[in-house]
Amino acid sequence: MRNNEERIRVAIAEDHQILRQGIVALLEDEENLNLVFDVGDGLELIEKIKENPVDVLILDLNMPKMDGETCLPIILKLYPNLKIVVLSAYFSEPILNFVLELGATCFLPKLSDFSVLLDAIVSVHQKGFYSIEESKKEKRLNLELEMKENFTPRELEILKLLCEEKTSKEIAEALFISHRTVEGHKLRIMEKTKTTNTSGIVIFALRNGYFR
Amino acid sequence: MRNNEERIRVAIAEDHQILRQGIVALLEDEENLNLVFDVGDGLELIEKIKENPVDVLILDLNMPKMDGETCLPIILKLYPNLKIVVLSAYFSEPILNFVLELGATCFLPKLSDFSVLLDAIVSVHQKGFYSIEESKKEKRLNLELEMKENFTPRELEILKLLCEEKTSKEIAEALFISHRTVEGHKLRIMEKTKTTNTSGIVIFALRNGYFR
DNA sequence: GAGCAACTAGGTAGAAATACCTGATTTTAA
DNA sequence: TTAAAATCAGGTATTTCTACCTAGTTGCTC
Repeated sequence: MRNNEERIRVAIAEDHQILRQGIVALLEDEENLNLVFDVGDGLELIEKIKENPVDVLILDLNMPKMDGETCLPIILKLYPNLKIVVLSAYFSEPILNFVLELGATCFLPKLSDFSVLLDAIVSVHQKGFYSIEESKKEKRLNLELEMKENFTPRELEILKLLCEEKTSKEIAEALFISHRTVEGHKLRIMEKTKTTNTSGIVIFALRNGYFR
Repeated sequence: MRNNEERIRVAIAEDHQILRQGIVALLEDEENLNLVFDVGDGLELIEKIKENPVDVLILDLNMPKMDGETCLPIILKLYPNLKIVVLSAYFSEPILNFVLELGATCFLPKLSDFSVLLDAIVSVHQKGFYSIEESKKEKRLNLELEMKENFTPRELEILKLLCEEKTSKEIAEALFISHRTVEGHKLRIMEKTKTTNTSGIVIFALRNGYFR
């Protein structure tokens, strides 16, 4: 067992119990890593991280109470040098870019191989990044998460609001645009997802793990 | 610790290391379960199960060397009384039917809550079956939630078709009733689920595991 | 057989969504 | 600096959905 000072301090925020437990169990076997804590939601994460500084944070995007997207900027403001590996059930180019803009160091699909996660942790800590090319390869390998829809950022916003039971009018008001524009976006989303109505869009989004 | 004879003997075949490790770690904490072995592919599964009889097998559909679909019939022929809980990243009605035809006892999405998996293991062992609808009923009783959907059989039929992107008219034609009747059922469902439109109904159904 | 829940279905309105268009401005990428 | 993509939004017509009514039939139970 190495000295704790030399080991990479890692924390996990992931609400899915089985995955979190799996990551915990596997990381505990890595002797160059020091697993500091694991939590199941964003609020708990913010509390814990204040008392337990870490080098690398594994962060799930979709969590209860406070999601990853929300707490990522908060935490990064407190600890600008923290490296964050974001996990998401859904993996796409637009989300990748969005997450990196938020300040994440790396973005991986939830069902990545453990070896990839391990590489990512070590790489973001030592080099400050994890090769996007590599994660792209991983994406291609992971047929389960392969997708071709390629939503634009605006479409993703609309998609999210549709999954919150919002009507076009309500979405228009929330985004300060015309309801006709929202309808236009919806039509394009329907084309991309090969669906024919709002329910179809919602079904697609939920089945593909967008906004659980 | 209970007597081993009384505990449900469980085995896991799942190639995704993190998930497998997570399930292993969580099942080991359950004192009425006896985790006999865990493997990462179908060939290993067949070897191990010959020497280590179990009551319930948790089986991933997509595995290297030999996938779940292939080894399920083989194993079931050797052990006709074995209960098999199939996991899959994909969850849909056709796959469900396919898997049940193969002889599986239960079919769950990979990213189910651990509590659901646990319920499934106990239920298939004791009662020989498990359905997500049932788990919801039991949860409702246990947690005393204010959820009182209590759908009628007809409402469940409509709910299912709504989750297949069908319009009221299409549902009416499928069930040989008036589209006005379908609309009436939809209104009742919206009341019960406290939703305000079709998307809301679908979101409710999918989030609560009705028809994934 | 009275009461009840479930299923059926019609009337009328208005709201919302969908299917076609069109074209503008802005952003991004080649 | 073009070309392409994304975003915005209006027109018009049709379909679908939602809301709030009423009300008949069946089947079950007390």
